Amino acid sequence: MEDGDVITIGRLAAYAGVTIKAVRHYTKRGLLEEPARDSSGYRRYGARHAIELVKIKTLADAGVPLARVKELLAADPDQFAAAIGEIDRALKEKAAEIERARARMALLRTDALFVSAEVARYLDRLAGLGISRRQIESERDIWILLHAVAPDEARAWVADKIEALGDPEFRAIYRATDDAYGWEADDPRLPDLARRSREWLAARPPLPMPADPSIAQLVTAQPGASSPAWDRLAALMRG
Amino acid sequence: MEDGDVITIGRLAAYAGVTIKAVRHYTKRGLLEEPARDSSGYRRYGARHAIELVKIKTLADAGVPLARVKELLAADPDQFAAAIGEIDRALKEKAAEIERARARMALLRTDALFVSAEVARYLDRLAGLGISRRQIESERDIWILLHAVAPDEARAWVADKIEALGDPEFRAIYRATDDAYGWEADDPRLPDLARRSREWLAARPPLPMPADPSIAQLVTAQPGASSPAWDRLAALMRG
DNA sequence: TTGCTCCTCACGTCACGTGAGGTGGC
DNA sequence: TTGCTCCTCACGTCACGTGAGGTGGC
Repeated sequence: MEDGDVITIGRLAAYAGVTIKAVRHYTKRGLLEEPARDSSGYRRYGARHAIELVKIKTLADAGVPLARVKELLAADPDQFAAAIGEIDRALKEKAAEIERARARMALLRTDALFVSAEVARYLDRLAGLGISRRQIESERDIWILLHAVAPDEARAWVADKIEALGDPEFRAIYRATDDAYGWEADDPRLPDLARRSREWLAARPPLPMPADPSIAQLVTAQPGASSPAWDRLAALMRG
Repeated sequence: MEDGDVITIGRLAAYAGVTIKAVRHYTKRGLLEEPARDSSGYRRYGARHAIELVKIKTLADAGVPLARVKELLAADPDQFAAAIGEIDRALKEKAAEIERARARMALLRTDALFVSAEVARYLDRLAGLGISRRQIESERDIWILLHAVAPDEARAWVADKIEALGDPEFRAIYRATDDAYGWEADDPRLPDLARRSREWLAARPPLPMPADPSIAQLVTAQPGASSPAWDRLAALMRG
């Protein structure tokens, strides 16, 4: 046992602010020199161990993997200084990530995280027009699926939809269709609504249809949302 | 298979910005609803899965353990809002920890991390008095050990040492003793230095000696630093 | 004697990642 | 046929923590 090797593992750990288990772990991993043992087999550490342990803790707290810490403890001063610079940059990046995480957390109770900025704008427009929550959620779900399966086409389609909302006739048809969800299947207003829809669609250049038929079905089918009046409306529009 | 369950695991993962493995992991852990399978046994997801997955990722990125994420997905809005507040506080604390880690990293190439603020001041005083680097490092190591084995006493002793440095005679003795390290063992100046040291010590109230004899040895022995002249000096002082 | 600190295995945890060996659709 | 995506195990990784079963000094 060397002259200065006097402190027990518990004292050493407390001095550096780490656990005893961590000290033993660092020794096993080769970061901390294997200490001398006293007559009871207890590890006895010296000042050099304390210094190395504080270095290890400082680097580990900075998120440096232990394998890298081991390299750094053996590095020359120039390499060490360069590494410190890199680690500091990484810490700054981590801090920025935390701020981004905070910003995203704040949006968790809105729809903003689940759809693109354009779709969010589009859904806001619908809400402004008095469209029902049910319909807006249905639209949101469709746009999520479209963006997942065909991101590029989805962007074009949502731009087209936003543009369509500029047309008063489209807005009127959209609102009426939303209302129609709860009508009776034999409501006398349905044939007229179907006619107006057909006329509006006929007057517009058709949207480029997607290659994948399952996507086409998505665009037209409004999955998950159906009602007797809507089924009737769909039938009237087909012919 | 439900109407809206159309996207593959790869699309879903890319949409949310996670790996396929993570999606399967969340499903196995019960965070994400078990999806429908298509005729090939492939998982098929819908818009609801995408929304849940983005929630999971947002919470996981915020450092929330998956077990807690699972609870939160099932929580009512009030509990959820309270949890968001807590998580945000935890994130702010993490950001503060990162700043502390950065500050400590910047001190890694000094002695400031290894000793208390008082000892750092004391060592700076010694450097200002022209004491050798060897002696300062020896002092640093002693104070590390003292603080590790007996923090409270160590604080009293370092205060006493700092006070002693106010005495010109102590400073002179200290400097001479530092120089004496490299002298020949039969240097004629040694007996005079021993006499002055003895006289100075005799004129001072003795320091309260520690109960533990191994600590007392530490204080007097300067572990690891020895030279022929110092051995002679020690012998002269003992009598 | 009691309580405290220390010892050595061996296995557990957390959030996935890696890799083997295979299938299904263009 | 080739390349791509998907499938299911089983085991690995990282930095320790937990716990069992024990010893040594006041």
